[in-house]
Amino acid sequence: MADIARHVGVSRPLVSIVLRGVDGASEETRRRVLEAAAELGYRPDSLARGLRSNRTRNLGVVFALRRPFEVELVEDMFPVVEELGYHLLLGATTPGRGQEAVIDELLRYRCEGLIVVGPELHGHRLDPIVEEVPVVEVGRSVTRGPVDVVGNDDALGTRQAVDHLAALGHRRIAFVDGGANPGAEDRRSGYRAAMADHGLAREIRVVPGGYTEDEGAKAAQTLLAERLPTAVIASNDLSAIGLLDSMLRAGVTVPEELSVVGYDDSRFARLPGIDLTSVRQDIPQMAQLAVHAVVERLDLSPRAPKKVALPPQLVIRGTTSPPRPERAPELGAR
Amino acid sequence: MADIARHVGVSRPLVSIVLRGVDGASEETRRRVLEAAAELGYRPDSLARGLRSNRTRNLGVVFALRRPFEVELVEDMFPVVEELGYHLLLGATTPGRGQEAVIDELLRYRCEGLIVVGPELHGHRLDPIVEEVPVVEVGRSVTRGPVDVVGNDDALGTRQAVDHLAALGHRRIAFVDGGANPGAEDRRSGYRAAMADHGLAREIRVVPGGYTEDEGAKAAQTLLAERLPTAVIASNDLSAIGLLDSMLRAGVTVPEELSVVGYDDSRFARLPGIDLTSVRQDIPQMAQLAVHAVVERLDLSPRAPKKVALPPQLVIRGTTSPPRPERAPELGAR
DNA sequence: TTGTAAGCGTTATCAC
DNA sequence: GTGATAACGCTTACAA
Repeated sequence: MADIARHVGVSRPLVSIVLRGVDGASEETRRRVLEAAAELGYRPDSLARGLRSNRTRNLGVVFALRRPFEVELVEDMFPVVEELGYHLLLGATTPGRGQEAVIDELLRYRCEGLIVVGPELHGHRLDPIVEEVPVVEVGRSVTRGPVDVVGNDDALGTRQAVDHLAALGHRRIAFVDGGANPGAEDRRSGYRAAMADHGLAREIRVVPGGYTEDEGAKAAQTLLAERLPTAVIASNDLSAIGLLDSMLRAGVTVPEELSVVGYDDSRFARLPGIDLTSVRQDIPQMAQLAVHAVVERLDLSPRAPKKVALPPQLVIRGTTSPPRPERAPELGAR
Repeated sequence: MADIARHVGVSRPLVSIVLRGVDGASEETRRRVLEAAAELGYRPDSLARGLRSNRTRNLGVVFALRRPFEVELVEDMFPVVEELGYHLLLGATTPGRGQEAVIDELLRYRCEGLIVVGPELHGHRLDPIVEEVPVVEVGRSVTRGPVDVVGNDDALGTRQAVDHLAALGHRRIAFVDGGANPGAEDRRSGYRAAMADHGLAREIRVVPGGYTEDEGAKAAQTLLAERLPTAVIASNDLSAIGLLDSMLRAGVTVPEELSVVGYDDSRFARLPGIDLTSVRQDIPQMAQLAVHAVVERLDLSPRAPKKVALPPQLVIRGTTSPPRPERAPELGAR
C-alpha cells in the first residue's frame, strides 16, 4: 500500500480510503490509485486489516469434514455469508481435532461469530465462548444459555415416518437407534411418541445401532434373530443402508417383507439401486437461518435467544410399501 | 499479553518468549507467566503474530466442498500438516466461488504455501501465484512451470481395469468418458492404450459421459441403443452407478450380461447393494506427499519441481465376472 | 535473564 | 479532499 502511495504521490491513508471504497477522495485520485493498485498487483492484507480495524467480518463455522450432511450445510452458507458482507472461516473437525481445538483456532483468527454444527460440547464448556462471541448451534434441540439454535425437528421426522408406515398398514415398526449421535435422541423419542399415538405402544421396539453402515448391519442381525417386524425406521441413511444390505443377503425382500425408512435424504438415499424412503431436512434453509442468527447478533442489538426447529419432510421412495397380509391367527391377537 | 506482563510484573517481550516456548526465560518467570496466562484466559492473536513475524505457518488448501474425494484428501492432510508445525487453512470452492477467488482469499491471509486439489486454472492464470508462494497441484498429470504435482496415475488405473476384464475373457469393453473433468483425459488414454496392447484396438468404444449419475445413465442409453458390450469401464464411480441403474432397469443383469468397473473406490462403490469393482487411489499417501512437497519448498532450499503419479489399485468386487459364452458364430468373426 | 525500542500493514483520528 | 500521526497485538533486535 505504501508502494501505491509513493507511486501515485499521495499519502497512505488516502490510498486506504480509495481501496476501501469509502468516500473522502476525489474522482481523479480514486482513478489513479486504483490504476496503480492494479498495476502493482496489490492484494489487501487481511491480517493487518483485521488487527487494526478490530473488525475482521469473519464468521467461523465448526463442522465435521466426514459428515456429508454438515459439509452440504456449510456449502449452502457461503452465498448467505457473502451477501451479508462477511467471510466464512472453515473450522473442520477431524478424528484428531475436536470441536474445542477448532473453536480455539477460529477465535485466534478473531472470528466475530461462531456457527457450531452438530455441537458436541457440554453446555458448560461452551459457556466461556458464548461470552466472547455470538454462537449459533445447528442441529441441537435443547441448550442452555444465550445461544441461538437452528435445528431440524427430528422428533417430527421420525413421527412422519411412523405416520407413513402406519397409514400403509404397518403395526410392528422397529427403530434402529442412533446412540449418542447428533439428533439421535429426538429421533428416538419422536418414534416412541408417534407409536404411542397410533395405539402401537406395545409394538415399540428400539434396537441398538448407530450412524454407520456397520451398526445398521448389526441391528439387522439383532432383528433377524427374533421375529422380524414388517417395517424398520433407521436413525440415519447409512445405517439404513447397512441394514438393507444385511436383510437382502438374508433373503428378506424389501419392501415386500420389510419396509425400510432412512433419515437425512442424503445422496446415498437418492442413489438409484438404493432408492430409500427417507426424511429430508431443509439444509439450505438451516444454513440461511444459522447465518442470519449470528449476523443479527453482530449487527443488531442483543435480543432473546432464538430456537428454531424446521419441519422435515418425508421423501417416499421404493423401500416402503404396505405389509404383506399377516397370517390369519394374527387377526385375533391383540 | 500486556495484561499478563503487568500482572506478573515483567516486560511484554519476556511474556512473548515464555508463551512461544523458546528459551531465554528463567523457570520461575516461566511458571508465573503461564499461570497468569491461564488465569486471565489468554488466547494468542494469530493476526498480530502473523503480521509481525512475517511467518504465519499457514498452508492453504483449495478444494471443492462437493467432491467427496477431495474432502477426504483434505481430511488426511490435517495430521501431516500439524506434525510439521503448520496450520491448514481451508479454501473451499463452491458453485459460486471459483479457484481464483479462493486462492486470492487464502493469500490475503498470508498463506505461505498452496495446495490446489483438482486444479482447474489454465497454466498462465496460475503463473503469477506460483511466483509468490510454493504451489503443489494434486490430481493433474501434466503442468508447466516450477510446480510440484502429486497425482494418481489415472492411465494406469484404467489399464488395470482393462487388464482385469481381458483376463476374465472380455473383448468388447466400452468406456464411458469423463469429458473435461479432472483426470478424465488420462483415464481415457489409458483405456485406449491398454485395449490396443491387448489386441483389442478394434473393440475400442468411447461413449460420451461425465462424472455424474445422470451422465452415466445417459451413456447407458447410448450403449443400449446399439449392440451391448460385455463390459463397461466408467470414468468414475458416480457415472458407473448411474449406468448400473439404467442397465438393471433395462433388464440387463450385472455382472452376468455386463461387467461394470468404476473409478475412485468412493464410499458409494463400497456400499453394500452397489458393490462396485473400482479403481482406488491412495488418498492418504497423496495427502502426505502433497503436504511434504510444499513444506519442503518452504523449509528447504529450492529444488527442481517434483512430479509424482501414484499407482492406483483395482479393487475387485461384485460387478465384474467372466462374460457369458458368446454365440457360436462369434468364434469365426474377426 | 531481562528490558527497551522499533516495526509488521493497515485503519482511526484529527488536523490542515 | 488530503495528510500527518498514532495505534492494533505481537515479535525482533539489541542493549543492559
